[in-house]
Amino acid sequence: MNQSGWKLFLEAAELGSMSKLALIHGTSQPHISRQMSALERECGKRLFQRTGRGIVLTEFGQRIAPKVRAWLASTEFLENEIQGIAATPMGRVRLGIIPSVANPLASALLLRMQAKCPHVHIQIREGQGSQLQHWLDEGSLDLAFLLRSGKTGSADALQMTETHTFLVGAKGDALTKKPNVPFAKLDGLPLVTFCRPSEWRDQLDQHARESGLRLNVQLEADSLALQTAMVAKGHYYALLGRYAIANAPDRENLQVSRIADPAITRHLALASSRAGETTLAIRTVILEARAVAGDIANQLQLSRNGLT
Amino acid sequence: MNQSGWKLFLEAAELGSMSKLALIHGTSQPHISRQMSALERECGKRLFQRTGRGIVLTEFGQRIAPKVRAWLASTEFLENEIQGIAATPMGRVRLGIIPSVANPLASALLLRMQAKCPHVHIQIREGQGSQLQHWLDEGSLDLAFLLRSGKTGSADALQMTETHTFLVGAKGDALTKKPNVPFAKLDGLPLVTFCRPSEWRDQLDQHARESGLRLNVQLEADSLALQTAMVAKGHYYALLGRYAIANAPDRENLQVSRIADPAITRHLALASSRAGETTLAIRTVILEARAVAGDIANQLQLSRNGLT
DNA sequence: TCCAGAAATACACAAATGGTATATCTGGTT
DNA sequence: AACCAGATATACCATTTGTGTATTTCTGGA
Repeated sequence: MNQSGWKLFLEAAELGSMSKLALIHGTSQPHISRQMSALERECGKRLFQRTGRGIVLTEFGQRIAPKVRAWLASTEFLENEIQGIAATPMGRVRLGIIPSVANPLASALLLRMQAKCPHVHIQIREGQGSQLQHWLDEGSLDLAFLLRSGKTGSADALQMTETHTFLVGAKGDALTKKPNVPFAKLDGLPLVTFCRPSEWRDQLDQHARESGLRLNVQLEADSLALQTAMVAKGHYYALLGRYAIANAPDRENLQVSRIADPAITRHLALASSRAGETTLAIRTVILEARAVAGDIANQLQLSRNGLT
Repeated sequence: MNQSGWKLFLEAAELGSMSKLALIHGTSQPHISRQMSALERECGKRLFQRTGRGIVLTEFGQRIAPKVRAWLASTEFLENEIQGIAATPMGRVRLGIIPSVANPLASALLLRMQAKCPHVHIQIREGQGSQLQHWLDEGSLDLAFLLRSGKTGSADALQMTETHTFLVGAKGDALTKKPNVPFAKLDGLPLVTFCRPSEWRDQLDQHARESGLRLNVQLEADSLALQTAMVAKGHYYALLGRYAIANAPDRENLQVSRIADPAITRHLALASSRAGETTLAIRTVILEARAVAGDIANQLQLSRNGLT
């Protein structure tokens, strides 16, 4: 059952002329003639009666024409349906997130994707930035939310909201009472930070070197809960971004002050794996994640105003 | 939408292997591979995920497979339907008959064809044998029932029931009282026959020449009713076959006697036009006409027994 | 009988098809 | 970690199929 041939058959039947049909289609008359002959050979019966002034359907042609018309319609419907399904995002997307952005971002993104693209299965994996980067390179993640330094603008990542860094102290602490604290004040301050290897740690050290001061890291812990708990007890200071502070389990016992002179900024980036193809589902998640990240950033802006 | 390609797609999906499918179909593995690639190119999306041990459907493939299956089924159904319609006799059949066989043959044939093949339109044209033969040669008739001499066995006609010739006289006539009458008795007898040109007339003359006697044709009339009317009044004798006698309007006033020494026979023949194609409808009519003619001949056999 | 319009055929060339040989890829194994 | 067996993809070539141009044949009307 050759689709185009039968389409021509119907048109020729309506037109009553093969030559005219050839003109309309910008092809040659023998082409149409041969197509129709081929159909007739398949059926084993004449479809058209050739008169000296064109063609008319034989009784056989008249009887099958409506059936062919219906079949063609169903065929074209299927084609559209397949195109529609093909254009629908679907499949698996493996998304990595750092713990600090997990709660607001992941849940919002999942809800949004579920509503818009139920055929996309999102797998979320949580890890520290360096770990996520490793998984991306390895190909076991498609996308990852990372916090990156403001300086490096790599091509494989989409830069999103920028975030400042805050010095976090216990409630009532003198150093973090004001909205801002100069970077120089960090000199010798007992700090709790994330473990190495970490781009973030490297970045902090870099800043310290440039400002000629010493970072006194007394505790390394990848657990945000542990960091904030220790800070709340008044033993240490932590260096965290908005997302982490918003997620801190004991936020009410903390006091934050934005680091200035120089301000230390990072930005939320959505990095994609260079391995594997970028499916429509992945592209859709990127778009949605971007929108969600924007929303979250706005909300944080508001809550931060309330916090400080 | 290439039918065979999608068929292979479904089979490959079930089988989980292109190589095995190639073996089953007696083709090469690259062929199957290319077919599937072509489908994927059309869709703009992967249908299969290639694992090291074969193939599995992607989510996209899984979603379209049932739709493709349904479409293929409808396509194959249409193919069968078309074949069925093509195998159904239909169209126009132009059938010529001589007046003597018109009534029993034509009506029976029409009824039979209408019951069996409602899509065949039969057009019946009545005429004398020579006229029908002319129309056949001209191509304005497809088939014709003719009475032909027993000697000429032409290829373009199907010989059916054989029929003797009877001398027809008025009721109570002496010559036709016995069941048989020798051909020699026709010498000088006042006859009414059909007009020339007529194969039948030629045949009669030929017989007369061979037997050394003279046919005294006093009246030529192509009307069977007129012939029998004149015979019934006792003025003439007619030379008719079974069919004509059975159809004679005033049969009860007639008396017939079979001509013998030599018996003059003709046979009912179904001649077909050499011009134009022999359609399925025509072939069907030939089969049915043959059956009908057989039935009619049997009935005449019975009625003749009652008549003589 | 001829003529104009239309479809069928002949032929040449382009494009697609399908096969063979080979390369590449994947998953399990050593 | 490297290798191997099984499986799919690609390169290349012979063949087939499709398409256009030119020509012939056919049909219906004048």
